[in-house]
Amino acid sequence: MLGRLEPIDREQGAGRTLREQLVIVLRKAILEAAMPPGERLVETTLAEQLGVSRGPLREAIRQLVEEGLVDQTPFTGAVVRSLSVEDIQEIYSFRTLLESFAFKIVWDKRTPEFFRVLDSRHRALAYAIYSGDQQQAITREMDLHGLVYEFSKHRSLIESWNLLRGRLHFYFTLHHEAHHRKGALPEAHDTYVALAKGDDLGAMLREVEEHMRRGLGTLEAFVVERSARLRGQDVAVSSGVPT
Amino acid sequence: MLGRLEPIDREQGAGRTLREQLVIVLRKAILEAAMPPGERLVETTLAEQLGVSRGPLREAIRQLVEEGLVDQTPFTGAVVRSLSVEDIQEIYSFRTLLESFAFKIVWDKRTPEFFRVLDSRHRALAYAIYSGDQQQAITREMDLHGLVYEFSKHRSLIESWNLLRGRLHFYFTLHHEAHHRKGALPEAHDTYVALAKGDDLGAMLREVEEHMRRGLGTLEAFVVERSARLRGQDVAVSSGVPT
DNA sequence: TTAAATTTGTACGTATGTATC
DNA sequence: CGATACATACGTACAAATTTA
Repeated sequence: MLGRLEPIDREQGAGRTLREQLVIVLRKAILEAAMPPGERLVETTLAEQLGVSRGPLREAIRQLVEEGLVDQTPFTGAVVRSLSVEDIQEIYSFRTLLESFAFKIVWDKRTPEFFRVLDSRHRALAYAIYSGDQQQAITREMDLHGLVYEFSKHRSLIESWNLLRGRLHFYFTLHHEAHHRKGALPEAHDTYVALAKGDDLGAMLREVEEHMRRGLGTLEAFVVERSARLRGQDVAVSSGVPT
Repeated sequence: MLGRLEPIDREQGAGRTLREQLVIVLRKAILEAAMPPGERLVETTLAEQLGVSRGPLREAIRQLVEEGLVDQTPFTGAVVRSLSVEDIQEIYSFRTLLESFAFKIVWDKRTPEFFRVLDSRHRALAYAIYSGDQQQAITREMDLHGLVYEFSKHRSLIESWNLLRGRLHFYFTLHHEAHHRKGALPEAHDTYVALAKGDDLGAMLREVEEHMRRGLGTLEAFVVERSARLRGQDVAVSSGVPT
């Protein structure tokens, strides 16, 4: 399962430190489920596979722990984080809070640039969905929602969003992968974008709530079903001792 | 200015990794202004002073960067972060948002345990203020406000609070240090605690807003005054080129 | 351009804690 | 409970890359 990780191309990482390149590669592998939840990140083997020394790799793993994508226990190791329904609910309730806050901050400061980029990202998302590239579509959706955070210029808010963003991407990927179908409907964000360009902040905030409620419902059902499935496997494999 | 940092006592760090101990020591040094804003964290020097190797130290510094206490630029170095009015405003607006959210989550789930710990931390804060230990008082105040986050059991919320908490402590310290006087009034949290124990969520939320508004006002005035003072020094020391 | 200072990365050895038999 | 295997955690020394003066 780890075989898919190719050695780092040092020429390409222009300007970036090796740690940064490693974070990007590993994050991608986790978010796109090349390294599924539960998989261990063994420093020595990973370092060899990626063609790097353990120092920068350790620092990259630490960063993924901070981002909530990896669980780590001292002296035992690091594993890709597992899923839970509580996580999903948390993430969505928090995301609703943050995105509403961001819109309130940005609303009266929206510039022509804001509208331009909004349309641009909306089109990019539509195109990604149309062309069937799941990972691209997820990234584009995150980019679209990320716009309001970026324009808020609010450092703490942006940091918190970046944390959520990674975990969201993570869940989206697993969900799409499980269903082997085009994820979002092409028109799912039409209302969102239309209201973001409009003049009714209240309507926008209600749309954010509604948008999140829909997203939560879909993911929740998936995670419940998925963990039931995995529990079944566990029992089959384990010694039969009830947990 | 760095001379105050003493070598790590490895016996005392029972159970913790060296990286964790380093984070604690460095964070304390920054929060208590033993290492003031602008001071460089030179890896080799620091490692020698603390009696550790560069590996764990580098990882500790990275974590402080994540916490927003240190600024880092690749290949140039890390410095203790500087102050800005925008930061203060951001932090307080965000803190109001988060703490209100936390109270909404917790409100109907408040247990006798919650009330017990609330009183206990309130008393601890009062005692710290009474005994005149500034750092202790700041820590206790953070602990008191932290309670509602802890009881929310909301992982993302707690993480975001922890980020804010460090930065707040940072500003409080500089403020207190500058004024050489007992920081908070002993009774400043009486209303907060009373309402947190009461039955009126609306009143609690209004108190949170009001509490934050007061805190913001005080700190804002201080930072404005302080940066004006430092700018004066800069000009006196620099070559006279206007910035 | 060179040179100095510092960060970043590599390599290898040792110690320590965890897990498993 | 003890012994052992394993991976992490930490130390040291040196080389390479980058910024700054």
